[in-house]
Amino acid sequence: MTKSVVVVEDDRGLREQLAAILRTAPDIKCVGAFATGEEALAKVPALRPDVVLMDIGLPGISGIECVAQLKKMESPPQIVMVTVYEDSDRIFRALKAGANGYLVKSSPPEELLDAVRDVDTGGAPMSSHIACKVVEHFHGQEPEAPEKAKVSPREQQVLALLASGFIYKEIGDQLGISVETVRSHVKNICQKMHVRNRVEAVARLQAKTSS
Amino acid sequence: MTKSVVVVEDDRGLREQLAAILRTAPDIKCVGAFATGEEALAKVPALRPDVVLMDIGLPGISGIECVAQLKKMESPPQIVMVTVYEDSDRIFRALKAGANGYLVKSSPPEELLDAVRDVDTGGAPMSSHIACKVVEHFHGQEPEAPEKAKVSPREQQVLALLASGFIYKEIGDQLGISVETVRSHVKNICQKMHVRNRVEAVARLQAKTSS
DNA sequence: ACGGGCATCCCCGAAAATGGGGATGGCGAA
DNA sequence: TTCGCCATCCCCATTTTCGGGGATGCCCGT
Repeated sequence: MTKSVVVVEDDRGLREQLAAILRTAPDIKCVGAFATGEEALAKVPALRPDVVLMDIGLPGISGIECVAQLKKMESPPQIVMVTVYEDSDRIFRALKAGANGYLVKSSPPEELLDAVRDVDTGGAPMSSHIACKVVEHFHGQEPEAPEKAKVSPREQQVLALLASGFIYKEIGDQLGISVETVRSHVKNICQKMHVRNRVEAVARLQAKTSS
Repeated sequence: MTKSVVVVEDDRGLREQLAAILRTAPDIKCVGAFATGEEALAKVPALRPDVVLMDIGLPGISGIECVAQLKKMESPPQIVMVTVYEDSDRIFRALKAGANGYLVKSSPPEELLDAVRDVDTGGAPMSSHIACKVVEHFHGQEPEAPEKAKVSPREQQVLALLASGFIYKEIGDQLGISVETVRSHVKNICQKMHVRNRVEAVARLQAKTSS
């Protein structure tokens, strides 16, 4: 049975390249190719594809947000991220949002086709070092660090003040450091905790602290 | 023993007016009058006044933040807010920051002088309906409402999504409402919970939820 | 029928935060 | 001694949020 696939990728060249690769496989049919998340969200529900190849760095609605939305369909498609970004944050966020696979754009055509087939049968295709990062992450999880221990004392101070409703400038004043430093701390905190912003960071901190 | 007082008020007219009132009292000495929080923070520690009359609506560093800072001195002055704002939020925030008294600007001169004397001897001078709001607040506290029950279902949804790291636009998408509505919800949430921003709101929500 | 809470949407301008760089020095482990 | 982590500060441009106004309609209780 042939699998229907949709491509969401803002770069026209790459979008058509992906579609072309898909067309080389007799068991795969590319039923749509969109440049934006908005477009995809509007048309994918009607197309009901088996698989969606999703760029992560879309203009407007991000690929991650788009994944979250698509996964709310009645029978959502399997989604494979296809991207240049290999940083842990984007990977985890995409997976958290419901992505089923994660390929780097440099993947050979055959890997792409295999991924489409694989994901449709319940697999979770990932480029090798993406998979590596994922397992590394879970390694670091179970052993000991409850993800909070990794936040340095100074960073915890910042988090506490954030939870008290202070803005960066005020936190800087209170700690006797510059706003930029507070900013840096927050940036690092968000990276470490794999969260998107200070709000989620505070929410997680509270969740851990109280448990 | 005469009490030394500092005035922090951006409006020149009102500032001098306050200083003039203070000068009419033989037991009170106005040792400084500043227009900004920055100026006050720089010079108050050296002046070591007994009491500070603080405007709440200062340009730059807010009166509330200024209070928080001044209260970190070795032997901090007593601080009386003198302001036109009578909304609960500012009142609670100022008190939370460490303000000892809270007068409305329309207070008669004698009340002002009494407040200075009062606060210096451990009192908590407040204009009548300011005091009223404060007790009202604590009334509503103990009875039942853990301050969270007052948040409507929809608002709790928004809070939950905020805690998950979503931004307004995304929350709007997920709930099928406009960003402006999300904004409204957040504004109302902050009012109800007497918090300054969504971060503190989420922190409080978590604190309540987990307890 | 009026007020109040809820939920929805709108405007403006300003302030704050984010995302992406980068740089420095210190300190401790490999 | 090099590498990584911590902590500090800086820049830019863009996005997001905030702080004030508003407005509407619905529903509920008095």
